[in-house]
Amino acid sequence: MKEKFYITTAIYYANAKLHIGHVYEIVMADAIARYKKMRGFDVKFLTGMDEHGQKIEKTALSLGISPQAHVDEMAEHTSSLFKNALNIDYDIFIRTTDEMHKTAVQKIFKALYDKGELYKSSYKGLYCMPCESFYKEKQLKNGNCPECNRGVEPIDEEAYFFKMSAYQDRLMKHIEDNPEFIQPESRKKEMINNFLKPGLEDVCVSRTSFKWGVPVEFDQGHVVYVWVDALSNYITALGYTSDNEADYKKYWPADIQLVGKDIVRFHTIIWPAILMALDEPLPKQVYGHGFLIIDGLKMSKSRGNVIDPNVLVEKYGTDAIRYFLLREMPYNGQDANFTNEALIGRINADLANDLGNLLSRTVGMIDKYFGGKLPENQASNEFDAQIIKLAEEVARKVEEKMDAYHISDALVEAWVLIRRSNKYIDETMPWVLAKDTEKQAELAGVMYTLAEVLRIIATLIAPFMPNTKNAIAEQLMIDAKILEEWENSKKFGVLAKEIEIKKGAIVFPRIEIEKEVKVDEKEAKKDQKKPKQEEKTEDLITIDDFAKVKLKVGEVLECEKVEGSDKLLKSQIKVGERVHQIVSGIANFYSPEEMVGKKVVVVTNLKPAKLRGVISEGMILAASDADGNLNLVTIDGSLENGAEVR
RNA sequence: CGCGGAGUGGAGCAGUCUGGUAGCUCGUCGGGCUCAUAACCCGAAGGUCGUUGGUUCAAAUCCGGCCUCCGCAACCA
Repeated sequence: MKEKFYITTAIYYANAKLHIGHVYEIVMADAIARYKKMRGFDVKFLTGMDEHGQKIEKTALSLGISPQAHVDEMAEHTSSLFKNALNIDYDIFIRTTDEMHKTAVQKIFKALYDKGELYKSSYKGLYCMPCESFYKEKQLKNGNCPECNRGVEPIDEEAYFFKMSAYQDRLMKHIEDNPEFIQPESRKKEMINNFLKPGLEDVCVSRTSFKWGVPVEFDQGHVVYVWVDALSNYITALGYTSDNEADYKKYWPADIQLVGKDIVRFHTIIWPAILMALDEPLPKQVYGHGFLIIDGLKMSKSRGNVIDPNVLVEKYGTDAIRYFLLREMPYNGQDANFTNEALIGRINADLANDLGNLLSRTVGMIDKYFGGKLPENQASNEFDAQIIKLAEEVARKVEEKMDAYHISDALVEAWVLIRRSNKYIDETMPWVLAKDTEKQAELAGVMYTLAEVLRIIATLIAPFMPNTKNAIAEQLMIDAKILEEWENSKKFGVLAKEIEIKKGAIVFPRIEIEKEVKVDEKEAKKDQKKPKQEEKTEDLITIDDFAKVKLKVGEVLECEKVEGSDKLLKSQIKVGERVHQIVSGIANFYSPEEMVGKKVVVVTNLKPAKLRGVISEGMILAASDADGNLNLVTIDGSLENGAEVR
């Protein structure tokens, strides 16, 4: 019987569309899944979407549609991106709004409750409305809020808690006994030092403040919170607690669960604790990968530096993008950089010059010298032994790296063979042999070796670039199935001697970097024009809307850094008769000293909020650009503080 | 002193666990070749491995101090 292999990605939050940084994980999972399938494993590959929560409820509301309609749209967009643009061959696409999942989550919640793992409690605390914060009795100052010194009111919000603290020792032991459980190493250290050692706290697993989620069956008004809802997708997708648990019994525990480094904690502490509570086995490994960053900055909507994977795929092709992501991201969990230059560099150097050109020149020569078909009469040459030996070594190394999930290293190994093959052509000089009628057998032998090596290469890169594997199969007129047998990559001489070829299109055309940059600039200009038009038509507000925001001139009396924060400054700003305390994230641009005496524009009727435990009663206006530079808005004249800005 | 990571030729990285002549890709320069996508192949220049002290016959590698950068946490009103 085939050995099973279960791999999962984190499920994607259905709040916004995915950017290129998000898709690394699914591409990596796909490469591993395809590799394991080629190795003969019975593979199950799960991905999907997390569709519950307050944020989604809110977003849908602001779009004027139902939460279900919103998540339906996102699920459609995401699954299409995976299937069409990225060629992801997943087995299951779970959605947390699936009936099967919801039913299972209710059963899991109930089971935890029946086992005594949950208890109903409350945020017993004293709540300060303006600060939106809970405090304990002893934190209060003179019976008032320690931050703003205003009155607090007792709050008793009901919620279920999971006794995670009880699993501290078992978790620690499991992590120590299973060094592979958390990977890479640095993440493991982080978890132990930051969370396990200081001690685990019980986590809240139900909410009453929003409705968009799985209802708790036995307690009206409660909705299952993300920990139990989202995390359990990995087992509900296999039918856990359903009428048919065959897949669950077969595939669980997962062999590897891929997650972003930001959610390693949930997957290596909360999730295992829940599984322990359910008496179910733990996943064999959780791997936390790094992010794709742009010019050293994390990709985010607010920075406006997100890149749509659809656009890249349209421009450069699926396999080029897959290759870039897999090649650039290191195993040790560090971030990788995305720049257009790096992407084009990879495409030109590795894909066009090395791989594409190798195929093109080989096929070209078979066509030119033999009319597209090699004769059976072939002779070997002195260089054959070397390259055949190397091919065997490379296949073994790629396998070794893939078994350890070192994807980028596996690609590096494969390219050793590709480069060596180009050198082989220079060594054997087929164009010289072609001129000598006596050397036709030797020439045919060189061509056969090249075709065979290309066949091996196609197999080695098949998990990463399935389309390219097919393109090679087509041009060398090989049954693609032969290229899907991993074992064939370790053999030389699989193809029959009389190889016939069919010249095809160039697989990876070179990209002229200067032209490309010009095109990008043109598009950037177009993009600049567009938003302005949109502002005129769509984003108009009435004068009444504007009047709601009270803007006034304020003078900075005092200013100091907020303790323990890098970016925050706390300013006392005189606006007319009142002094507002305002916290702003401008410490990287202004020193407290230079702030004092500045006249700034302040939003005075903003709801107070607490930043880093410090109350902020308003907002200082500032302008910032895409590079992260920031300038305060000041007054061009001598108006007194308190003057209204209109 | 919250936790973690990084600092290696112009750029991006490997090597550090298991000390022993510093390696890869891109770029630059020179040469070769012409089957090929101005691609391919060969060669060269370029690094006192952040800094400082220690251990050692020997340190990029082990140990201590310091500096810089990044991420997490917190937070960006």
